[in-house]
Amino acid sequence: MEILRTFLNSLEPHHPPICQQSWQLLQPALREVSLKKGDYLLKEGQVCETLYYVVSGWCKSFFNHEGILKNTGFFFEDQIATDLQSFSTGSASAINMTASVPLKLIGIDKTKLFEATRKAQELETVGRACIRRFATRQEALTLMLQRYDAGGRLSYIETQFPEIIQRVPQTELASFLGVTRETLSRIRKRRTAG
Amino acid sequence: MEILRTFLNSLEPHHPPICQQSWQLLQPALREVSLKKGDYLLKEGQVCETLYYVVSGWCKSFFNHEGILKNTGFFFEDQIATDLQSFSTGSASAINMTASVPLKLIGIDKTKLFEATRKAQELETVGRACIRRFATRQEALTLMLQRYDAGGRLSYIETQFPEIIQRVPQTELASFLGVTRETLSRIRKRRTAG
DNA sequence: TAAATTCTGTGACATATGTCACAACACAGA
DNA sequence: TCTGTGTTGTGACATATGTCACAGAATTTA
Repeated sequence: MEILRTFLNSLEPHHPPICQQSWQLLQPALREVSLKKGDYLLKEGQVCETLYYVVSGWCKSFFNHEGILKNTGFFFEDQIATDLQSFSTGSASAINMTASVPLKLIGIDKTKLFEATRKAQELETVGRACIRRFATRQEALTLMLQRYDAGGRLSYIETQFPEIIQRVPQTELASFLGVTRETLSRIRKRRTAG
Repeated sequence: MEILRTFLNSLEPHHPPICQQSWQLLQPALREVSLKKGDYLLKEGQVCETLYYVVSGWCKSFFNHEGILKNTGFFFEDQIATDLQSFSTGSASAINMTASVPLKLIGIDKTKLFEATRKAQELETVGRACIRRFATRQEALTLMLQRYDAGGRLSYIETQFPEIIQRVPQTELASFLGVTRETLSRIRKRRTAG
């Protein structure tokens, strides 16, 4: 749990850390979760009611379109994993999230988080910062999808999100980049050649 | 101006309309703008400080990547046009916006809007609803980009955003869908044949 | 350890798309 | 009207990608 506190304090480095009282108020919203590979954090159609902080391992988000699975994101240690669209509007989620390896999380319950923020103003600041951190990352990835072709996307990921390259299998990465694994393999080959 | 008031009242149909006092407070934030074809509402690198309400005509957003222009959105009458990422975070905008035809807008200045919302709570509700309306539309389009290929995108636009089909030239639409105009032409041809 | 599964690279081939060129058409301005 | 500009459709060709098949490497499981 202490690792989450460190993370939350790091979100707004120029603000004083969360006081003991606020931290106590937050406790009811927190829940430790352990999942094994393949387990679901969130299923398409459900409403996302939780922010997940990744303690160890990693997970992915994806949707199922006519039987074809397409990855939309990867989430590693010290990151927030959620479906922000569903979480913030209460709409049905368009994506699934599953553990790609054995996964430890701290779940932050939406309703209980809001109860806590009503009693402690600083938690609202932290909560917003948390969501902003997540949204900024996602928006960068969305912009990447619009701006680059598969090769450009790979270069971008390599420089901006090297952890994805290091930890995600080629097959999964290819799905994320929007090409088949064979094409990703050819792109790599082409680059080392030219 | 009255058309903007009607629009704002329509955002939350179950809430009472904006009272005369709030409306008066909002006035300093509003500015009528007339642009001719090709004029810029926003340039890449600038910070977006304005929400634009489209009164008549339409405009597009696009970015310039290595000389190639790529459309990212179209905005018609009774819609909000802005770069929400830049507007809400104060970061440099990644996109441009230009008038595609002679264009009449009502600009809503960010700073003055926030001044007004501090004095009138109901304006904050309306402001948020305004931004939510915009964000929902944009997210639907982003999801479409991830989910469908060019043909699927065209079908989606035809059913969900028919106004784009009716008013946007093929060349501009192709750029938005992420293909060349020739490919878009072939997709159409293929469909009528098969 | 051995077997099974998954991941990765590769080749062959069909399809899809981009690029280039040209022509018909619509439209606005002189 | 005439001209210039921009839009759209189309064909030819090169390139890129998807699909299918196979094989070796790496990993997992019994």
